[in-house]
Amino acid sequence: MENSCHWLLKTEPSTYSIQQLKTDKKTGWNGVRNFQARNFLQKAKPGDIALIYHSGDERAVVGVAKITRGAYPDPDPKKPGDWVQIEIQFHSLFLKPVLLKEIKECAGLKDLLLLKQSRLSVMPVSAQNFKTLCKMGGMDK
DNA sequence: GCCAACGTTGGC
DNA sequence: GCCAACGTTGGC
Repeated sequence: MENSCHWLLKTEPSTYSIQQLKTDKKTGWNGVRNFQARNFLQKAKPGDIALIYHSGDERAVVGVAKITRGAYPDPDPKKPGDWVQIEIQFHSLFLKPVLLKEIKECAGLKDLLLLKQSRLSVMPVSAQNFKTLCKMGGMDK
């Protein structure tokens, strides 16, 4: 796993939740219409791991998914461009969601992009921060 | 190319 | 419901 990267994928649970992903087993992570987020999506590759974050009322990292397919086209007639999606597979639910509040209070997570660019929906997470978040979520095994 | 107006996201 | 932070659009 030395070469795998870590990501954080944001979703509004009323639109698509991790519970839905658990039911679906896997899904095409599509609908990203932001250049910066898309550029990160293009770098995701099979084997990479993604944290799933629920925005809105929940505001917490809720679980983990595995990327099973790298970027492929996500055409949008309303907004032409080279949009891409990836395929992810459900991996696990955190035993305890890690609230945004806790993330903000954790000194070790100060550099998490989530805190710096609140509107970014796809972002890289350092291996260190990934570890910290998993631990906070009760997944330290 | 600049910038004001407007739209969207997401946190509070 | 409001606001901050961006992103987008359109006039000039």
